[in-house]
Amino acid sequence: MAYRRTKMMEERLARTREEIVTAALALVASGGYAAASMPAIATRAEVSTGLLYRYFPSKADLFEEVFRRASQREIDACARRAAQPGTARERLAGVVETFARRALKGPRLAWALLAEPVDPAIEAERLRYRQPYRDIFAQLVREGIASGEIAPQDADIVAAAIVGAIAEAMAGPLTQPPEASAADPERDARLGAAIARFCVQALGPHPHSGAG
Amino acid sequence: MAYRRTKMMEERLARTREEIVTAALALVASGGYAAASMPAIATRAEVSTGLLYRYFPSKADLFEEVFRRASQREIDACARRAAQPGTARERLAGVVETFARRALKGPRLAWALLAEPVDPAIEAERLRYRQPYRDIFAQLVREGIASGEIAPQDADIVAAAIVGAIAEAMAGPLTQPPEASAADPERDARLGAAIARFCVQALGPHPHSGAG
DNA sequence: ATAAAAAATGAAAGGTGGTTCAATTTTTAA
DNA sequence: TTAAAAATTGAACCACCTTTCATTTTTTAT
Repeated sequence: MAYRRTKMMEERLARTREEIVTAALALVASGGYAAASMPAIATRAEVSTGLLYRYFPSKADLFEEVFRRASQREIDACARRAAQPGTARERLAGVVETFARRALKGPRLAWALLAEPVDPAIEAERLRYRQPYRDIFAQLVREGIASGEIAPQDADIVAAAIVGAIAEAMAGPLTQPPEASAADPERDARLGAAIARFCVQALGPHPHSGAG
Repeated sequence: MAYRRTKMMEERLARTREEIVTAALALVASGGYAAASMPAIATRAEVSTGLLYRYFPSKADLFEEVFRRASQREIDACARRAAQPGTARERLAGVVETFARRALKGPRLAWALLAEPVDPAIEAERLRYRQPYRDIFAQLVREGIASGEIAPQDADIVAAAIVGAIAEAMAGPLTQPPEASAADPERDARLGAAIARFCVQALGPHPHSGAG
């Protein structure tokens, strides 16, 4: 016997794996999926193409991790906002604005995560990562219903609709060149506020108030 | 000189072109994009693969027509509904329900048109064909604002959000097997109504009524 | 040093599917 | 009937990408 895993080697493996994921993420963030072919990822990570497959069984598996990595911070931020004090409506509006604000700060990546055309195999992965957002919104809606500030309704349908509304309303602005944001610093805030208002109003009036 | 276009030949060409588009549409409607490769389309249309390129410069061009064809009936139906009498809110709700009802009747095709993962090049075409829906909704919102029944707001953002909300809320149900619809005949109507309510409420309360 | 085991390489294989084109068939006018 | 022009064929081409694998390099224990 002449080889056994040492702590040093374990760390090296972990580092290489990390570099692969980081390289893929960087490529997606700067040039979208088109720029993130396996050879390109390997080059950027300074490893051989073949090595990628020692760390990930397939490209889809690699991207599963890339998505998780990229999404986790965003989802965490949204979940944190959702957990702050306030009415369900206030918190929901806060989550929408949080999401929008952050997405507009890293538009290329946000576009890649939300809507950029990708391979069908990878699209499936991406769709899966919208679910956490749906969950956050569905939970808020349920809380609002339970507390009586939102009329009873199907929380899952509403949550899906909210996610779709955000994604589609932001898809346009996200693809615009960064100058658009610089030229009009108010634009991002206005867009976020408009979407937030849309989503909150969509929940309907407070059950105890009179109007519809 | 020994050949000139005759009326008969013109008609034959038109018929072949028509058969190609029809074949592509049928394949998408039954098996989605995966089933609609150029060779498969040619086989179904009973022509050679090469001939497709005498009628369409590229697959994207062919699909541009396929989309237009598939969307036109739907868009027309929505536009007709939008033109019916009633308040802007009533008509908007009517359009949403019209759209939802029709989509759920041909779920495979609707899914392909709305959300199915496709080649990036073709996705661009598909995105373009959401614009008419946005236009219909934006117009309704503007009319509502003009007539004073909807508070002033950015009609384009709202229209985009509405389209996104519909697409995402329906994406799930559209992919379910047809049995789901048969088992619960009310389901489609309920879903359509829920989405319609969501969208109308999202416009906010009537400016003259008191509540928010 | 040496040898076993694992890690890493990178060129080549394998797939897919859109696209092309030389050859063939069909159509029309003379 | 013949010949020019257009339509049609379908196999080959090509580009691109993921994935594999025989070979090389590195690492570890003796």
